[in-house]
Amino acid sequence: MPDGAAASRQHTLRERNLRLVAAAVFEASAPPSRADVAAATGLTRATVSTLVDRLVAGGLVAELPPVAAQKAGRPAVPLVPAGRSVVGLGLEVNVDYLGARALDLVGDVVAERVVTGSLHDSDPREVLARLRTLAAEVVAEVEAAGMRVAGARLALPGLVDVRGGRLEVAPNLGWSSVEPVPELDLRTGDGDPLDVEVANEAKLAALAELAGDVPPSFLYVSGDVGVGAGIVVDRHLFLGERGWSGEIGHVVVDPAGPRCSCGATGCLEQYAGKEVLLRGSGLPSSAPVHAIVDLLRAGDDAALDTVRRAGRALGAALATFVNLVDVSTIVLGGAYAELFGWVGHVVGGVVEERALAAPFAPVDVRPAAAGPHAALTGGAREVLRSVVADPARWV
Amino acid sequence: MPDGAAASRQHTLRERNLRLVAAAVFEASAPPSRADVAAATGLTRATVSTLVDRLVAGGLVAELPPVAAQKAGRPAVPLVPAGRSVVGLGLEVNVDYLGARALDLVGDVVAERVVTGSLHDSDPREVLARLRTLAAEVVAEVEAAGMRVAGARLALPGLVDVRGGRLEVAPNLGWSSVEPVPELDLRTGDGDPLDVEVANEAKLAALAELAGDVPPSFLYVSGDVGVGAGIVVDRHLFLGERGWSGEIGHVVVDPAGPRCSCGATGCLEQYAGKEVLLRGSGLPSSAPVHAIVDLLRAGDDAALDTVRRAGRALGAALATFVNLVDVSTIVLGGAYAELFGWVGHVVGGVVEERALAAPFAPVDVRPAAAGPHAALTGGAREVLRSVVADPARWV
DNA sequence: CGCAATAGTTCAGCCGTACAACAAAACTCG
DNA sequence: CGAGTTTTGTTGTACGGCTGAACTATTGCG
Repeated sequence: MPDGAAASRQHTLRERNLRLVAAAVFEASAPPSRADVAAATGLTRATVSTLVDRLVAGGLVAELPPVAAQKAGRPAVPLVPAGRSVVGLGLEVNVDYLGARALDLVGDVVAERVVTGSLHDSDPREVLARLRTLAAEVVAEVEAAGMRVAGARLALPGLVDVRGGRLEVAPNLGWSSVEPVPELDLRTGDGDPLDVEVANEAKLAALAELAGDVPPSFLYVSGDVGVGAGIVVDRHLFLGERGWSGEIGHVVVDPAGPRCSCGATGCLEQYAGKEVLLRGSGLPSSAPVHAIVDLLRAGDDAALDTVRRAGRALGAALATFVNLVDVSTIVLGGAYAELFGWVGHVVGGVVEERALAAPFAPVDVRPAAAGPHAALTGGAREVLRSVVADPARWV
Repeated sequence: MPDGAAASRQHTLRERNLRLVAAAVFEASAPPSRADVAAATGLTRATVSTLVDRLVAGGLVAELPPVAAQKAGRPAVPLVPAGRSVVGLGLEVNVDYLGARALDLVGDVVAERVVTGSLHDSDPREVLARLRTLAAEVVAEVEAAGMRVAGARLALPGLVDVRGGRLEVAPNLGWSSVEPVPELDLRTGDGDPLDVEVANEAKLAALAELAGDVPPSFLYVSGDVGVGAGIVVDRHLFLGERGWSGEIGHVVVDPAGPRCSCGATGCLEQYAGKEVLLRGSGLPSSAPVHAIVDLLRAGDDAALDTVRRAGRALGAALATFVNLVDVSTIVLGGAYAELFGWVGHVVGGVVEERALAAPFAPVDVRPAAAGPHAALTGGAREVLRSVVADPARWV
């Protein structure tokens, strides 16, 4: 509770209730009226009115034209999240692309730039300069349309210290000890510096799932070149002390297994990493995941064996994960989402067998629902979540 | 944020500031004056005064006689947690003992009953009835001395669903599907039901460490018949969805290892469980841990081998744990605390080798500081923490 | 067309904190 | 040793924010 650490004054009351009202509007299943919000929050209609007016003036909430319900009484004014007003910016540097995506409070993509191309062993300076150009274009486009950019989140495939915003190491990019925020130096049209935070790619991708129909707590596994995971608890990321939670790629599946680049033997990555999947299926390591799917559809034995082996290893590692953090939903993302038809039941079976809690509460294993470049969406959503969580800063 | 989910009124302000003031008094390194509290919290001296008066009236805070500092000005009245006023009750049923311990806000043990004896394959009804007697004696003793019992926490060595307060299974007790709270039916002297919550033994023992000099986030491993762990983040337990986090005992260390009672092979418990340690050292499984220490001191080869093997397995499992939840401190409790001189460096070495983050932030492995029956202390402390976290309920 | 019902607004009242002035009890220094 | 200084804790007034009740606005219904 970092929240309770400050003295509460009258002003604090207002901030908290503003947050409460914003949450009521944003999380409602149908557009609520001021009266509905009052009922939902326990505040009086008088108070809700003044708070809603503030949110409307600040561009976070919009009023729809009053529509007469089928019952007696003055027609209600439905309240909805305001689109095209405030946007969050998701940024990402990954092994084979680079991108920026702006989302508004409705969840619509308002502007986007994605450039593909291998960034294996690339120069951080040069790549971040390219990303800055992309991001600046998106910011300019958004501001030209009269919207405000609330902040940005940068997703990177490596160990990111969230407190210092420092990338310690990203083996697949060949980067180490990079401080991307000053390098990017993003600014709004007015020249004000834009708030940018850095996080691991898998963790931001996990947040993208919250847009869909997913329980409040789950484990997200992103199968890419590396294997990373994000732990979501009550719709919030569980980052650990420095943001290095979820490093599942080097969980030892079998000490007698193949040697890994990390020095140990039998790491999960040596069974379920993208390169291993491709090579095991007889494909070049630069091939897309879809190539494996084609082989699987054709009944290719090597591909089927490799994927099954990966599924068993992944299941074993996830069972350990479930035993240690107790979650009942696992979302398979990245390459595993595409391969879900072949790995899903294998993973589910192993987890069911090995998770101690399984007899009392079965573990649900499902494919990711978010579209491509999920970390871009997750990053942008995270910015917007912080806006809704503290509306007082934006009105 | 379960806290922000309710409407904030004037009354809420007072509750929050009361909590803030209580925290300032309880967490200060030296007894603070009202003026110190004002400076620390950002509230005015006027407000702090009325809040402190309330805490004093409620028996949570006490005033020491004003002592003249070495500097000019009216001497300050030092504020301290009030002893012998409100107590928390820790309860525990474990494999070889049964106990109840009452702690006051100063941290003193005010009353205690511990009965030893094997509870292997015992009858829950009968054992809980015995615990009720013990607890009732402690409550009576405490109330006779004019103190109030704020609540109780019951520690059990098994899978406890914290939401329903239901013990799903405790293999070493031979218990399953037990609802201990109605069975205990604890009451105050006035006949009011006492608030009792149930939790896993290792998790409450972890909380006992908070009394000492330990960082806000750490992993606690309790080596007993089973091997359990508690995850503490920012001085709070991370329980997982149902309270089943930290089940490290069945992390697979080596798929080619010995078969475990859970059905899998090579579980940590088969390397580092108390029975395995005893048998490996050539002792009967009913022997105390101290017997192993005697053998180790004497340089017994079988014992040294067994303990080293256990240390390596424990280190491997903990490295996985650290990779998944990112903590930089590991506290070894239970049997491992006694054996720390022999396992500590082995565990530390393996963790350092396998934890991905170790090069950037070394992992500190240390023995537990809390005394015997740590779960009793941890449970009682947890009750008191809830009192300080919501003082409005107790004034 | 009048009445009931519901949404949203206005205004006095209350509560808790801030601010400033004040009282209490020490130290200091001529 | 006593007046000025300094710090603590208290008292009283002002102000902001929520509540509750009364009020207006707008619809459906008989």
